[in-house]
Amino acid sequence: MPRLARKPSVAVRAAPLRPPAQSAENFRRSRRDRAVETAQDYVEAIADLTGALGEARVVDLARRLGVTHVTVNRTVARLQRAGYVNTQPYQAIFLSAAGRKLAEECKRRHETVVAFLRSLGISEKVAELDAEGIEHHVSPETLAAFERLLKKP
Amino acid sequence: MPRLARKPSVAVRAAPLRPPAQSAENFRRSRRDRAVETAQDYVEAIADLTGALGEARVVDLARRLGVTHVTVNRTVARLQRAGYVNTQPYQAIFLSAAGRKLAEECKRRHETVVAFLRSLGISEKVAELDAEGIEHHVSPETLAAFERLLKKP
DNA sequence: ATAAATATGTAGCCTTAGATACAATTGAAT
DNA sequence: ATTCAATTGTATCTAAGGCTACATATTTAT
Ligand SMILES: [Mn+2]
Ligand SMILES: [Mn+2]
Ligand SMILES: [Mn+2]
Ligand SMILES: [Mn+2]
Repeated sequence: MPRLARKPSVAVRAAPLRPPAQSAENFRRSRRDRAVETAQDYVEAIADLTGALGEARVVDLARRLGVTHVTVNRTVARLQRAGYVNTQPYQAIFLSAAGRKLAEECKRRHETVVAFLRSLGISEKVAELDAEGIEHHVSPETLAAFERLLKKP
Repeated sequence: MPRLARKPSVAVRAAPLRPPAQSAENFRRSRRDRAVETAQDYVEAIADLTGALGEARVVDLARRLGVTHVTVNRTVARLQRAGYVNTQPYQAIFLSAAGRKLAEECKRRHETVVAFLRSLGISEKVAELDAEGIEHHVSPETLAAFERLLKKP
């Protein structure tokens, strides 16, 4: 089958296509968000566990995140290299100042997303479920809109 | 520093912790969503390109998604193994029946998410940006709520 | 004090998903 | 018919993020 010409006649065009550069930028941002998802989920979990239990242990994180302790171990090592946590062998994991700051932001955003979904009538279970993924893709502008609509419904 | 007891007194508890099983389930779903993001973005892009240009070539997908043609190649091979596309060496990529079905769902969801964000006053640019990530984490219940609110504001 | 259970660490495997560098094929221009 | 540019394919690297199996350390129970 012969390759179609790169610039087909208007008759072939069914729908207008956004310039690929813009589209590519959107996908790139989405992928970048995905790359920092892990760090955000971990620092948020570490903050929660530290608040509730006084410290965050590898096993607690593993149970909480639904992964094995091996995965937690490697990820925590990466978070330490990135400067978000401090930990020593066989010790609990504590957030650095940067980690606490990030955790605060994530916790606030997580709660806003959940509250917003709840305000739409979504059940608590599904709101928590969806928020766990959505939270990482909500820009400041969208977050602000959520907060604004929560104040004045 | 000694390890804290696993069951601290209530005095230590600062905030209530959801049972770890529920939390783990949420994170698991979020990770599963992430794993199918790629397939969804690809079939949606293939459908768009096929509609606009008559066929989807590797270079077009690469430009659209903001990755190299190598990445596209490998991913398309995986999509073919998964039964979403049909393609032969040096030929264009076409969706299978399953691929078309998935693309339809994704397109509809993508548009709903964008329209919903727009209805909150989010700018078109940011709405498109956020939707590209959010769309993959919107459950049927939440999608239905978005659609309902779009009809009767 | 010793033994058992729990927690943590390490080695090595897999998949996805990005990249560069180079090879081969194709389509179009000369 | 030949050449050339664009497209597609392949080899190889890197990193994240999941896993099992096994080793070591620590805490708890006897
Ligand atoms: Mn999350
Ligand atoms: Mn969260
Ligand atoms: Mn997307
Ligand atoms: Mn999309």
